[in-house]
Amino acid sequence: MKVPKISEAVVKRLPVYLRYLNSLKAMNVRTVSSHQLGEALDLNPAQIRKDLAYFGEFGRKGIGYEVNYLVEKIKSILKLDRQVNVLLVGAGHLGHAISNYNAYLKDNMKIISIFDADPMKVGKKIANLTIQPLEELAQTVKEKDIRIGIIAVPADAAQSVVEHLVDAGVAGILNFAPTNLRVPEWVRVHDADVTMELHSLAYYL
Amino acid sequence: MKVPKISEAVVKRLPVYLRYLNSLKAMNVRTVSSHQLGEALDLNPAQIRKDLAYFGEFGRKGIGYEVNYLVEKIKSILKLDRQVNVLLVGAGHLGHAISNYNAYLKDNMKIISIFDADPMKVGKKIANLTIQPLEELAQTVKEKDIRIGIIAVPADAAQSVVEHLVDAGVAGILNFAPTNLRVPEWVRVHDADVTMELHSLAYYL
DNA sequence: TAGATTGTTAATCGATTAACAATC
DNA sequence: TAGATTGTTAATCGATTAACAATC
Repeated sequence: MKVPKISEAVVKRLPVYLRYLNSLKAMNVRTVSSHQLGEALDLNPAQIRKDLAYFGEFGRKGIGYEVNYLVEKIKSILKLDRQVNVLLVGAGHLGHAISNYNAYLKDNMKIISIFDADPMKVGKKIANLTIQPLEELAQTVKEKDIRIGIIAVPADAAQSVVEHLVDAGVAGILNFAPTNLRVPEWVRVHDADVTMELHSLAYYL
Repeated sequence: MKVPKISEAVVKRLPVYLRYLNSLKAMNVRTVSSHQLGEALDLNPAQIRKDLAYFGEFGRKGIGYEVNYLVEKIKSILKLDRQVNVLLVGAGHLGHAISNYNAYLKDNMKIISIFDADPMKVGKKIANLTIQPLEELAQTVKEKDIRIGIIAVPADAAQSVVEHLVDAGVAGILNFAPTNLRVPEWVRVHDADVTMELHSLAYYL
């Protein structure tokens, strides 16, 4: 699989394809065309073909794409063909909600540790995981081969948590805190601040 | 304020500017230059100036932008200078977490109603709001002038909730359900599926 | 005045879409 | 064979960045 510099926009669409293809798979659909995908996902069929073609020739001319095969290919592109371990920092309301996402993540991705700075919370269990103190973060990341961290702490604690995560060697961060994180350029951050989404939605009213 | 067709990318950055400007305001910073903003937010200063210039001349040559003034201007562009009422559908873990976001939303945006399809949950309170049955949704939207709906229900219930919301006249939807929603073209949907974000993050490992 | 910084135009860069030969 | 659909090139469209006159 060659990598001719894939744009962020393409990478963001791959999970959308995967999600829909999984639903087709569940419905025992054998093949699907770029036109059908475009119709269902509100995307241009040429764009879908081009996105997929960056990674290989997955379709058959005159036929379309074999659903099961394409699912496996996209999983492998997203590195979801191997185990991806995730940790969560912040055991508040949001952290509690996120810790229940394992059912949806499936596909070899799993939240396997939860941390909180509050000594009152340490030792308690949520979603079958025992809340650990931040001091144990670095060691746990190493021992359990954790690659992604989710930040669900207040804004004023977020940057310090990021530094823990970066030092521990995490490569990707999903940030729910309403603040701009500073990270070295080899760490990838995706922002998921709910207030941000609602504020931009307000523009279109 | 003229509207020369503002791109989605610009609209997504406005709340980022607002968030940072609010933090400057809290620190009693008077003025800020596009260069300083770019430095803090990891954006090109020319882009920031251009984004703001779509909506008016908010800065002063040789000086920069007056923080308090720019905050008010961006609020007004995002229509956060008037009351924006929001409802939430889904009182599960995620709904519970989201219902606590009112503190962050401030700026005239507020979640004022919560709905759930489960009769066992109806009548219970979360975050000071009483959970209502879906049957009351349409009437509540009208009575309370609700403009935005947040969907925090399972994927298989999401499309039916969307139709309730669209029929009721909601203009914007923030969708946490892991599914592609179908809406008429005058309704705006922002997707916020956590699994999607984590899956795209995995690509960069 | 000299230095700083905006608003804006022009240049560049990148992403989306159309078109079509190849082929199932 | 005729119709359908891919992979890919070329054309279009749009967004970002550089540059600079205006001006505080």
